[in-house]
Amino acid sequence: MADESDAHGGTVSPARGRKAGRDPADRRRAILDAALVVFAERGFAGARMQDVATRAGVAKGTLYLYFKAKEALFEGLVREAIDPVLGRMEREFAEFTGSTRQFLSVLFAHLANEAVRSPRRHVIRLLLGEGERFPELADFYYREVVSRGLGLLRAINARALERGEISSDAGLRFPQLLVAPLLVATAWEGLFQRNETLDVAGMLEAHAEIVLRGLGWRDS
Amino acid sequence: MADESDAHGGTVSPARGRKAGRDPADRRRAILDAALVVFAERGFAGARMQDVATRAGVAKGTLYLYFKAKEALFEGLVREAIDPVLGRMEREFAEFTGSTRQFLSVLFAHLANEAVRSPRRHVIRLLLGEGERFPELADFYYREVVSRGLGLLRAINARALERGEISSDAGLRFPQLLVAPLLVATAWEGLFQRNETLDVAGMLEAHAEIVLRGLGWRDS
Amino acid sequence: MADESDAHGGTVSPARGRKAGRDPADRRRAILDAALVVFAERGFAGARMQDVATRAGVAKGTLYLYFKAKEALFEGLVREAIDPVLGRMEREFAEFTGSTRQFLSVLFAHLANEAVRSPRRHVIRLLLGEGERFPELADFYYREVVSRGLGLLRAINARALERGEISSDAGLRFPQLLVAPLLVATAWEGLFQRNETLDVAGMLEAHAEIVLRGLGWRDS
Amino acid sequence: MADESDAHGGTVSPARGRKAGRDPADRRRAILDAALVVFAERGFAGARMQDVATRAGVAKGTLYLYFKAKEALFEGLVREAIDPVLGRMEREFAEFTGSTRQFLSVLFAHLANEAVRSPRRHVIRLLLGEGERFPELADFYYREVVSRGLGLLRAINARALERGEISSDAGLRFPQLLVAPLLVATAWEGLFQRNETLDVAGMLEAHAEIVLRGLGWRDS
DNA sequence: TATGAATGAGGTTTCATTCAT
DNA sequence: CATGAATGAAACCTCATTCAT
Repeated sequence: MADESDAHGGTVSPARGRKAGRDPADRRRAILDAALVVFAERGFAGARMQDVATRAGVAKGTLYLYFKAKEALFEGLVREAIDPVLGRMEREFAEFTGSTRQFLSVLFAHLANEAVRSPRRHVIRLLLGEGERFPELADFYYREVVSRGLGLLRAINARALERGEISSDAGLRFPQLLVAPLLVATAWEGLFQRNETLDVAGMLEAHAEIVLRGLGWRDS
Repeated sequence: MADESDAHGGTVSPARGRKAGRDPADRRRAILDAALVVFAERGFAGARMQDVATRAGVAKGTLYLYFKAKEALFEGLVREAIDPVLGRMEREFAEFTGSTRQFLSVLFAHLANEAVRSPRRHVIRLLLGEGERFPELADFYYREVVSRGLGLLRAINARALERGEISSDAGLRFPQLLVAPLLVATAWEGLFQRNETLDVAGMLEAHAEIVLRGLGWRDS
Repeated sequence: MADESDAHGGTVSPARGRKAGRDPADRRRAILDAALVVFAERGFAGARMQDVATRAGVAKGTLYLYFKAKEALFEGLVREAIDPVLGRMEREFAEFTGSTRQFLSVLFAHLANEAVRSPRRHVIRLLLGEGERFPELADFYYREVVSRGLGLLRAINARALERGEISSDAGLRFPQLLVAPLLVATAWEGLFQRNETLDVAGMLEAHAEIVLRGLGWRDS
Repeated sequence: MADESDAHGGTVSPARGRKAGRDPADRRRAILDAALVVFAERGFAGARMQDVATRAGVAKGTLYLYFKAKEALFEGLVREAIDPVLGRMEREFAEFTGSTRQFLSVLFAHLANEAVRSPRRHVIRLLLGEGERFPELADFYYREVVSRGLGLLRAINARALERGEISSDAGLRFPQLLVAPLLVATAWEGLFQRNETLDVAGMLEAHAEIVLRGLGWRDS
């Protein structure tokens, strides 16, 4: 949704994308969207408040009406970037009646969207780069996203074991293994796209295949 | 947090017990080591040359005798951080007579060391965070590390297929899947260690297990 | 030595009794005035932006709102120092009905003012000292001041010849000779004033006398 | 004599010109020659000791064996740049038996050489630009060059008056008028050469003509 | 004596933040 | 509420000077 063109340009162009409606909530949204792009482009220290303002279509001073400081903006960015997708998957999982194989397909498709195509993919890279300086932010992310996500993955594994779909508990012990390729995809897009394109969908399909078989999948 | 100087082990420089040796090569090394830590802590833009100098035990101006500018220092950092480990593994693989399963164990052990314990692990995080702003650096890393690494992984898969150890070519098509957990480990150490420790060795073991089985492993 | 602020006389800015007026144009003027003094005192490289700022009564950063860089400030200084005096003389000459002798008197009086008493006299010294490093600036000055000035001098000589007031065309061929003493006066004020005062007005009078007679003056 | 090519280049080329023989006096000379060029190119503050050293063919530290500091080098430069030409002219004048007209020809020829072609011409420009910051240097120059030169010019005028060659004492009162065109020539060469070439010899000839006639010259 | 690596004060410039309008 | 001109701390980098060799 948010405009992401000219991501590599020098100076920020006079704000295309959403132009900050009069509604305070709109403004806040516009600022956060702009901030995501700008922080992603240049990192925390390298990002300029002026660029955020320009891209959000507001004046520099206005930023400070919504966020006390650059740091607060960065934190707000990460905090409000978490997406309902996780909650949706949790609910979907609770109601899902098909096979684990099927559910994994759906899950990976959603996560791939989130981690590779959505502008929120940058949040991961930002955290990777800046997380050490913002421990509470890392904590927050762990609490709100990571631990919940791993919880969901564990639940999936547990149910699959219970149902006899798989035989290994490796996925229960290391749910990270299920989503590791997503991190690779995110990193690859940002860094090596130009050198070699990566077929993300194909990779995730292959991954699902390997993992299920590797966990002892057997059609019930 | 933990201080990481003397990261490169080896013998202590002969002259002047402490203080980064008088030999120019030693100085260069000391500067790069310091830079790695400082850049890792604060990112490229956030790092201060003064901090690098102080940590390296030299004056600010001295940095510029070894590196023309901050950017050159960052680049030098990444360029000289690549380690002989990859070349060693390539040679070892050529001579290795045991099973693929055994070789993967060795490989993962080495890579885990490199990606999780060596101070060079920060290089990966730095690239993830800053790489987009240093395209030639990303190119360099792709050329010297990524493409070679993936080449090795493909060779491993090819030989395993040839020998009939595995039956799936998924690892040949997406060698990234074999090392994806390493990226997770690196990221986890930097961000979520405090919230939940990750048993990297255990995870890699489980990963090897899953992957081999997932690729159709059969003892020959 | 002598303080030269308020060099431009005129009316005091209406708002805020002192302190360089709040009007952007006033600020610009104050900065340029300050820069003239500071650059004149220490040369381009020796001048400190902080000193310019302090003398202009603004913060260091403010300078950069008006001029992109030190160099731009220096250029602005020279460009905006050219004075309407030349245009005025051109017009006056076109309408002047008296003798060339009379007109030269007027001209020298004006130029002496400009080159010896006005703070803009420093511009000449600055150009002399730094001009070689700022070729476009020298070009600009040649175009806007020198060539026009020489043109006026040639016109004066041509008319005098035409009218039979003088008989030599030396002034037509080398109009520089007419203003050479002004350069001497400017240099003298800056350098040797303390050692020996120079009676500029007297010198110019003597110069006019010599030149006219030297060009074959005859009262018509 | 001293090499003056590449006067406008960026970095100083590895010292052509005289290459600093082993004799200390030679070295000193080489350093001063180099300093003249470098200071002339960039002004006092802008000149780099490293550039002087490189051009003189010595190491940076060596400069400090001959001159205590940059400032001392600059002063030495000006002090030792004064040339025997003035003394020679004084002696020649004392012995000269020809007409004042003839002597002026000789004098102007010599001075033109000194002020336009010799590398020492830069000294004048340097003093103009930096003199205000080095009052003792200006004093020195006044004492050693200016006052002596003006003295000679006055003597010339006095003798011409005495002999009845001229009738005006204007040259006696303002001897500066006799050499003003030399300053113009020096300035012109440095600044406007590219825009319009100046025939220095022709101008000086015209100047002599005008001045003599203007002072009431009559062949005796 | 000559060298040039090392030093660190000091300069230019940027940019987060404030505040009068 | 919104603005953007002004501020000044802080960063990068240069270069005069020193001193061990």
